[in-house]
Amino acid sequence: MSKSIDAAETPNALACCTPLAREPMGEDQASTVVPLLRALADPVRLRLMSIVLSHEGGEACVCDLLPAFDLSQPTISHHLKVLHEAGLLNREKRGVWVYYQARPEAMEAMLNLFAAVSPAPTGALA
Amino acid sequence: MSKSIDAAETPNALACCTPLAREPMGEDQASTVVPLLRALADPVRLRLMSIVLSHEGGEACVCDLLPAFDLSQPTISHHLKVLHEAGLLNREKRGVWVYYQARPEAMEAMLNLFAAVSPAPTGALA
DNA sequence: GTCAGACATCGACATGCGTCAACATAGACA
DNA sequence: TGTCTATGTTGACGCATGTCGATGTCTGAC
Repeated sequence: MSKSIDAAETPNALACCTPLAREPMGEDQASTVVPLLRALADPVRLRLMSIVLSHEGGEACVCDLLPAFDLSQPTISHHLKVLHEAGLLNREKRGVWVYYQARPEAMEAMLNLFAAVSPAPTGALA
Repeated sequence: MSKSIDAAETPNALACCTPLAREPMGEDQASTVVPLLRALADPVRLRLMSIVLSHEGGEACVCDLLPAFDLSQPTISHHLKVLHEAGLLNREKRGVWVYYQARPEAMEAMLNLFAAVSPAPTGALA
């Protein structure tokens, strides 16, 4: 079954992400990274990501997520859609339930973005 | 007098940031991290951060930043203010010029946020 | 004192975003 | 078939945000 509902249609958006400090970022790369940051720059969505990531098996269904918020189900569904379309969450339908899991590539992209270029920034070696 | 213009008034906002995947994030921590992400979730501001970080000496004055954008000076000034108030940039006035530099604590906080709980998955990219 | 340059602030406008109620869809089960 | 449950979609509302022109503030030079 498994509708597949593959990733999101943004596989390339994650193959990017050189560290911010390496060189001045161009408009093109900025416009590929910003959607990820925009999706995360909301308290509800950030907590959704955190719940999914720390949930048993690294995945959670909507029924697991709803109780954590004082928001309507359509609102949560909307936020999940935003995260999915940004490429941060995978979606898998099993029977009546829909399970979401974080995409490791996306987390890694974020990690790369904020990685320091030189291990010892104390430097001034410039 | 060196205006000092210390950091930003958000020192505590950076002492946070346990990894997303460690445990479900509460509203309180989300509301301290989200301002950082919101500030970065804009192509202009992300590029500003990148330019400052990769600039000689890790700092840049507004006159260095303006030419990189097709935007008015007040707009750039506005974005710099957002980054400064979020605690991502320090501001220092020297004579007529104002120099901005990234706050290492903020970058570290972001790095911590996306750090994996279990080490490893370097592979899997793409 | 006066002027010019660098940067910040203000006010206004257009657009985007979070939220909800209402409705739609899809599978499970009798 | 019909009904119930779980979830996604649509349309609308109000608020936040990015942008600009005009103006203000500070500093240094004449």
